[in-house]
Amino acid sequence: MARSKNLTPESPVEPAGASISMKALAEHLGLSTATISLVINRSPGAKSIPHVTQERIWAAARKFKYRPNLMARSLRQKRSFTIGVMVPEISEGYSSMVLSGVEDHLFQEGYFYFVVSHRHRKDLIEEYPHLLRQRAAEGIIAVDTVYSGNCDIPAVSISGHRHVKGVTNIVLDHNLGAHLALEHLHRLGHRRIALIKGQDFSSDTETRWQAILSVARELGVVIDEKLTVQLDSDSPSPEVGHRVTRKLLEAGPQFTALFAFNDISAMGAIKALRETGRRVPEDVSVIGWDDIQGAAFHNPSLTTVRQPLRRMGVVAAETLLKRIIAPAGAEYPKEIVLEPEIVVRESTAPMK
Amino acid sequence: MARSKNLTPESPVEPAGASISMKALAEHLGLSTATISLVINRSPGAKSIPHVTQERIWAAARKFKYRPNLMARSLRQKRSFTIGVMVPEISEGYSSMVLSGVEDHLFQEGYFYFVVSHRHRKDLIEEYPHLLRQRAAEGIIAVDTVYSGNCDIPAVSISGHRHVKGVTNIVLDHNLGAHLALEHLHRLGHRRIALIKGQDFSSDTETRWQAILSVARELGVVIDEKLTVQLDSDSPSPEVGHRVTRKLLEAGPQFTALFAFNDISAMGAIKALRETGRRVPEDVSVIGWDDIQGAAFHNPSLTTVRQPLRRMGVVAAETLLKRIIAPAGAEYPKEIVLEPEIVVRESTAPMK
DNA sequence: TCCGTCTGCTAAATCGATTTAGCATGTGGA
DNA sequence: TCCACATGCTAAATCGATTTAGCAGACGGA
Repeated sequence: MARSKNLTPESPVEPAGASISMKALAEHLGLSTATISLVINRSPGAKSIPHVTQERIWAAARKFKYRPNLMARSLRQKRSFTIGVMVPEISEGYSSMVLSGVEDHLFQEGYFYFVVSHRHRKDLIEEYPHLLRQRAAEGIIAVDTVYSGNCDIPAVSISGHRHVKGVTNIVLDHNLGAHLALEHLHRLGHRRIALIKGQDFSSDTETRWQAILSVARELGVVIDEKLTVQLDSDSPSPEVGHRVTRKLLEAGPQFTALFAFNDISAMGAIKALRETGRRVPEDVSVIGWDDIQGAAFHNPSLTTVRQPLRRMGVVAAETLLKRIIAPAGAEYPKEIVLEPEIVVRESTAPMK
Repeated sequence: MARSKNLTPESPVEPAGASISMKALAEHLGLSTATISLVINRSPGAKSIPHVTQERIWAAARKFKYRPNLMARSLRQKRSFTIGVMVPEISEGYSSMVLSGVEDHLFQEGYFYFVVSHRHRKDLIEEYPHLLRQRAAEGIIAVDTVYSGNCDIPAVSISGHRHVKGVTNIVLDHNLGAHLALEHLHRLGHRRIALIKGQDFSSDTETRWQAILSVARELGVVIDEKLTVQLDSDSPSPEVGHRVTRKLLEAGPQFTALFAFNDISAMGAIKALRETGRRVPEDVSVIGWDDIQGAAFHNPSLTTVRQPLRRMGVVAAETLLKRIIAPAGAEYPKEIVLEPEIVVRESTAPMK
């Protein structure tokens, strides 16, 4: 290695990280930016540009690592290839699973996305759609959020459960889920079933509750108000389920099975049951909902109603992109229903 | 309520969702866009605009719900108030906890962020920084990713563990973590300690391993190669830890404690231990690393080395924003070290 | 020779803001 | 009376692309 040589850097210096502009590229080539643009974008107008010129342009673009400024392009074309995703809280398993599916599809289609989390704050839920639109988001996916659709860009809501103009709802078939769970418990012989209802702010709570009541009636299972407790804190920890289950146990009513609002609260409930000397599933069967990562490796592993969260994310993204490229005023699906499945593991067993 | 009145909407009609442009606002007011801009942005130049005019402008802006087009503004000002965050996989607890911290701080400062996940694909790790810059990201946070810094915008790496020009590293004090864990086991009387090493692609693996070796030497704990296994799949499930622990158990060497690479693999390990008739912690103590959501509610609850993941996210965002507003070429921190703490729960106990 | 057509490209408008230099008009002081 | 200065605004350039209309020259045919 000729060390001295390196003291005088060879010119022309490689372009620094800072990307060159199209104008500079045009000057370098002795062409106009119009020509460059036509070629780079393979527009129909480039048909009349001879092959040699096109090659010159591509070569120079490669040499200078030309990358079009997407802000400028978006400004002109009114397409940003960006969407916004609203979630309650990004660190929750629910949101991040859905996001993972959303990502998968958007990535394939060349879109990027902003994530905003509103932490159930009403003002943010109202404001974020506008902020996203200001930043040129072409559409919005609202996850587990009651979205009012007060912004006129295409929107898809996951578990939104409200029919709002301009919004496509992606929902789980809660009736089927409730059916799978209650029938499973019923077949195992359970009749006195305790229930943990979701937090009021969760958009799934009411729908699922109604589904459970309806299915219970169908199966002849009695829903006893004394066997019902409700999650009451927006903490994402099993602690909430633990606390309400303790309260339930202290109140004293007997039950042989517990149907929790989600896996997190089921885990809290199991802890509470064990602390008070009840074995799961020997004394009490517990069933959750969601099938989060940890469900299979919990001890005992959780029987649960699996939501296809990733799939819901993919479907949401697909639907949104379709709506974005559709002509304004086109028809769009109002609701897309996905089916849950039951995953039977160790936390449920036949009643003794 | 005079119902008939509503049949004829009052004019002028309220502006539809589509936001009005500054030009339209200017025309409406009989002013130039320059004036509007000065007032809306409270620029120094607005000093010479009388109060009444300013009020007229604000009133009209409110009435028409004027929102500046941020793409246009960014193009001109070369500030986008957007950063990019690279993660291996968004649905992992690690990334999403860090993201939550990042979000917290960015939100306060009015920044938005793009999330991209590379799933350990080399080409994407190379390409994403450029794509983010094309979309005007002003900086990059790379989470648990070996970032090569080949893009000249400010970058902060969380657990990057490589000194790269232009990149600030946020790292955990792995020596302290290893010390806390091994000393805890040592004090409980454990001498034969099995280890689960991380996947090769994880940027923490090597650093932590070296820390463990060094601390073990210090404490006089012998690291036996036969007691060491390594995670070998990029699945985020405890299954990987389960599998390698089974392999370890089948190979037959005796041990009384196991130090897992993370909580996920610790859970898998516990399952494997239980399946082969060993009780945790009575027969084998298990300690994890991370303190993820489920750790406290696992059965038995996990003793673990807690990483302040959220905090790391906050610090990363703070550092990045500081660097963004600093003059070009300014000094910047090369490394910021955060301290873990040990959380003692049920999965470790004195050696029998 | 002249017209029409094709080829190969460019000028200029545009997207929606910001920002600088400077133009009228009025007012006060010398 | 006239200059200087403040007041209240605006014109125009600019950011970096896209896109439309159309120009200049070559070439072929009548």
